[in-house]
Amino acid sequence: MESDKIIERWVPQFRKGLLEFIILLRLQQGSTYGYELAIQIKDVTSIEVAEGTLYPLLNRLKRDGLVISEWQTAEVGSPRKYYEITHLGLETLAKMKNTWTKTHNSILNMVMQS
Amino acid sequence: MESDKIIERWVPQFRKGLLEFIILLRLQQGSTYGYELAIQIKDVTSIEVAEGTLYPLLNRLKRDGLVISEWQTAEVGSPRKYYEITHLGLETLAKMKNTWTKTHNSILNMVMQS
DNA sequence: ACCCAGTACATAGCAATACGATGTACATCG
DNA sequence: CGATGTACATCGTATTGCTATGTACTGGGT
Repeated sequence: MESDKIIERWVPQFRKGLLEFIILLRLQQGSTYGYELAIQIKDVTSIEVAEGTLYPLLNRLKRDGLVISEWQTAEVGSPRKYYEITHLGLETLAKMKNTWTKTHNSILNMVMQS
Repeated sequence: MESDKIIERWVPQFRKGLLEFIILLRLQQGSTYGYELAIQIKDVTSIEVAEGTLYPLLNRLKRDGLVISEWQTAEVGSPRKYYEITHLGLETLAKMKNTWTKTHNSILNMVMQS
């Protein structure tokens, strides 16, 4: 198999858990709703989050108490479900940052050695 | 739920795909065998790779042609299966490095903004 | 002689998650 | 009035990390 196809299959695996981290990072800066979240993540990280990934993920975050949600309606447009990060979410995010930093340093070491 | 338990469940997901990357990085420095690989990864990255994770993973890498393996027997001790990275493995590793670097920069940006 | 720990590889089954496909509903623009 | 965009949602599949378990050999302690 060629390496491009291998990477294509690898990337989704590489993203597992990462999206949660990225979403919490974004929510730390303020509330937003799913559809906009996907656009912003793509703008900042070039990662295209599929809707079938995003909405279940937000529900998991809510189920675990890392975020809370609230419907907001306007005169025009579909109603939006805004998500806000909780105290538990911030606490968890801090630990994720820690894990990420440690892992990055480890990998950097291995890249250096090569 | 408390954040420690959330992290505990998150870490395995976070590792998905990463181990492949880490193993290829290590193999880039020279051939080695499974058991030693686990020890070295733990030494360098503090990541404890379960055997039930490592051996299937090495078989996947072999199946995809990223590594090749060879049994080596000695007068004493169990026979060891040595793994060597292939050209395709190196090519794939380069792309993984690229993905990793891009993602790290994106995340760094989000951390900065907060 | 016996037991325990270490070395070394392997598989089966479970749980979690990213993604494609599909669906709903409303708005807008040509 | 059809196509595109906004906005949320669910289902099924594939992949993968992990626990548990198994096999087999080695060496040290008692």
